[in-house]
Amino acid sequence: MSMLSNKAQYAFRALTYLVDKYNQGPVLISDIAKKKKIPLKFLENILLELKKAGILDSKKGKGGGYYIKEHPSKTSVAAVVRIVNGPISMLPCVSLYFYERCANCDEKNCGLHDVMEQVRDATLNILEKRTLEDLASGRESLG
Amino acid sequence: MSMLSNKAQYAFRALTYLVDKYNQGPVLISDIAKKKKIPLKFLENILLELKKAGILDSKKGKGGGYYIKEHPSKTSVAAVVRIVNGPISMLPCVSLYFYERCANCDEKNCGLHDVMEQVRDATLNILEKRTLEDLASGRESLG
DNA sequence: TATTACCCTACTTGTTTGGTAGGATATTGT
DNA sequence: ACAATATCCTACCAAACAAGTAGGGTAATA
Repeated sequence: MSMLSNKAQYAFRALTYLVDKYNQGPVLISDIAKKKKIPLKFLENILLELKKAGILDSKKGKGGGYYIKEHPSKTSVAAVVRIVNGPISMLPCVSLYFYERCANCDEKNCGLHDVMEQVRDATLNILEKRTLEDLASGRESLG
Repeated sequence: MSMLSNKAQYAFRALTYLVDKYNQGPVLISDIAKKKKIPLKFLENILLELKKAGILDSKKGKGGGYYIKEHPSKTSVAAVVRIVNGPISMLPCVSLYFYERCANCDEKNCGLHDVMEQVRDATLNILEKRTLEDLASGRESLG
């Protein structure tokens, strides 16, 4: 299997909720966990990770919580995937952010490399353009 | 991580070798393992799996070995990925061959679903068209 | 200064991945 | 026939990872 991890799916569910609450002040972790049915402590880890990566910001103490840092249209789906799920490419040797040379393979003359490079480009062409805004419940259309 | 597994990469390396030897009779597992630097017993499992899936065929006894069943242009890269690596889609709820309903998510009104559906289509558009033939060492061009 | 709520480290449990071991079975040359 | 060859099959093992839990530390605020 190589799908998005459970963690990544939780992250997107939480982010969707936060998009819906954008500009309405901090949202409690416990609130998100309850509404989106995500294990509380696990969600804590995920949100913290997204904060460290610069997607979210938080406020401590009473009246605190998490909220999306910039306008939802500023954060791409690709960025989120990379943070909570890792590489987007199907091979290390075609990854832009997680590149690793492949063992026993001449990249200049490797058919698989070429195919996977095309897949990467096609995928990124979508994931880099789509943003958190596209995940919101009330969105109009995806064009 | 959600890249192709080590196993899948081994599979493609082995298949590349078999494409190069197409129509030259059965090839020994030990030959492939040696030339492509793949652990012998592990490779046995992989080739067997590809045989059961109908990609390869084999001959036992002296002069035996593995060989590609149909013409290399008949087997898509997508088919191989599904056999040795599983789903191609990033979410179960957009998978064609490994579909599963997603928990707590209305597919009809889910932004992430729509995005991942597009990614799936873009990916399959490439992986279904590319074949084992494209992996061969001596190929001319990828057009 | 007590309460709230995020922050942080560490741990546990179950599953998957990447192999290995050893023999059973089928084929073929002599 | 029979020995050699080479695939086929079942089971096992260790390390890595995923998913989730525990428990307290720290900062803000009323």
